[in-house]
Amino acid sequence: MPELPEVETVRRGLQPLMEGARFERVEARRGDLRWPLPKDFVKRLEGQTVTGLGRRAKYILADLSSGEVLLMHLGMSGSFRVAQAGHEETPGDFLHERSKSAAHDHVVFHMSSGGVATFNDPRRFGCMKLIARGSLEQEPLLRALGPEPLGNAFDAAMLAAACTGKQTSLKAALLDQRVVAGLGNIYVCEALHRAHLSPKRKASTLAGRKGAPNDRAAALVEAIRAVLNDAIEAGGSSLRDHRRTDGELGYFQHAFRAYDRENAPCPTRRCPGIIRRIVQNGRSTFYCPVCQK
DNA sequence: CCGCGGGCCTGAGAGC
DNA sequence: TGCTCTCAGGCCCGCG
Repeated sequence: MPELPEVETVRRGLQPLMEGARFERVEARRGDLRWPLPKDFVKRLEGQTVTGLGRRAKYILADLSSGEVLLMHLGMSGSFRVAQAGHEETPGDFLHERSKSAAHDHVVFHMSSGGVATFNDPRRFGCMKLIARGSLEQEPLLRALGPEPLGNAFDAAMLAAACTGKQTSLKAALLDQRVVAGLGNIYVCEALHRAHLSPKRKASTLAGRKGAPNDRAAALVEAIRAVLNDAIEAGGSSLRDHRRTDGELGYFQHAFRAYDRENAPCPTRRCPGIIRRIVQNGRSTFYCPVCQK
């Protein structure tokens, strides 16, 4: 599922019940996620207070009073479902849908706030890890990540520098989390469409001589920021069965301009193009061959 | 070092 | 209805 906007939406959904609250009881029903949960996972969490809930790229990071950090990744199909204190989950479609997937409820956090957060992940590409805060800098999963696209450090100069000399396509470069951290297949397609840049263009063409950024780099940075901000505001995208923690659907999928729109007319003003689907590095790319150069 | 393809899993949907 | 095939929002790893 989840790229930066979806992960940020999940983080915001978890915040009210987790931040400042204690893990009263933790259920590790299935430990064989992307990597096995540590054997003492439950013991190291129970009794700890969450002092802050943050995000880096597509990782959610919970700071614990023990000095450890709980790192969580949703993989392709992971999601959290939240139940508030004293409230049964609302009956109806969501409950029905949930009953189908209860077999994939792998980890359950019972918080002192009274809230319960349930991690569901059919494909089990997600992961959870406990890391000492002092060694967070050395954590292999985080160490090589590039800049946060919504942070101040990310600008045209930085993007151009990261792409200098890259022989690969712009599409592949933007999917590379070392170049910029948090984009996935959807938002790369959407950002390139907004910037009117072809996904097949060489990444190195974002920089002029000496690696100086050109107008394409500037346009791409603006497009990335805009699409991520728009998507966060819409609560992320809901494809297939993914939902927000409150069971509501994000609705940014209705605003896609290129992704999953093969053969539809290009939405760029006065562009006569038709959205095409191609495969790059084994993944679908959607783009307009007319206005994306 | 770089870029690419395989593999990890399950489920939904299309086509027969 | 049921089978088979393809595809899916991610990312580590090994290969050349």
